[in-house]
Amino acid sequence: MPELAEVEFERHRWSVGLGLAVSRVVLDEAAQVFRDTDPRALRRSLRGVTLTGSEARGKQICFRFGSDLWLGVHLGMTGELFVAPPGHARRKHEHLLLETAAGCLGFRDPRRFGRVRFARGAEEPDWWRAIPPGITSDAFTRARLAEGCARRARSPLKALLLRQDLFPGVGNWMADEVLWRAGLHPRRRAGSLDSEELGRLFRELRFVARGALRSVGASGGDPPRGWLFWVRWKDGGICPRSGVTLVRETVGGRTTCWSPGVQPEPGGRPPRTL
DNA sequence: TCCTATGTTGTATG
DNA sequence: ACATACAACATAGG
Repeated sequence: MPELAEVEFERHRWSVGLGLAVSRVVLDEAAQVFRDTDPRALRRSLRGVTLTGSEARGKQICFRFGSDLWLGVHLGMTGELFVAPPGHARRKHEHLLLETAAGCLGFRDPRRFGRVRFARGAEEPDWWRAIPPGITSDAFTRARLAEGCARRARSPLKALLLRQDLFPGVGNWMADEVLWRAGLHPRRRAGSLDSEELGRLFRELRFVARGALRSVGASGGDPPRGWLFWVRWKDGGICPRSGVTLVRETVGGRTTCWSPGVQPEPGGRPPRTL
């Protein structure tokens, strides 16, 4: 599930434990998701401390415990957070459990592409501090977008949008959604956009990020009706804007869905509308 | 059985 | 330096 908005929703699940102490830590030391940390130190450190806050940046989540503990969670492809009744015993694919008075805060990830990080210190750890400004923040400017496009001028837009160092939180469906709304073909080279196209890309990046956060991010449901999201998953989908049959093929190494009706082929024929 | 999957990382190659 | 292709990680579901 996890792109920007899903990640934000998952983060919020653990909010029932805010202000509560961790009475028990259960984890699978050998689990792949702990490959970047010391799970035993994590277990020792978290027992007895209080969940004091959390924040999501792009696809990363950081939970704060006490005043100097940082627990990073990346959900990978199939990770999710959950709350189970107190006393919950660890089940298949559940890698971390934090018992609180409000329930058991859990992290589950069948495919184990996710990861858990852990640090102690007054300052933000590197893996957290290094995440660039979010798309919906004031620091994400049109100039910043233009600079990214210039630096990766030969990259297809689809590949560019998936870069977490430029567009934190954007994943496969959001990238397709943005390009579709902006009327830009996923194979367009990032350096080929004129000023007007750059403006559309900027506007739709923010629109999709905000719209996803308001819907999926707030309630855990689905994006608004009319979004490409609803028709992009299977062959034979119809473009909600032009009525033409959508195309699905690999761009930038990922399955990509685009509409010949509103996204003209680079250097190709003009868009066809019904 | 084969294919696909909302992600990331490493290697080989151009 | 940059980009691409591919495999790898590991599991579930159609």
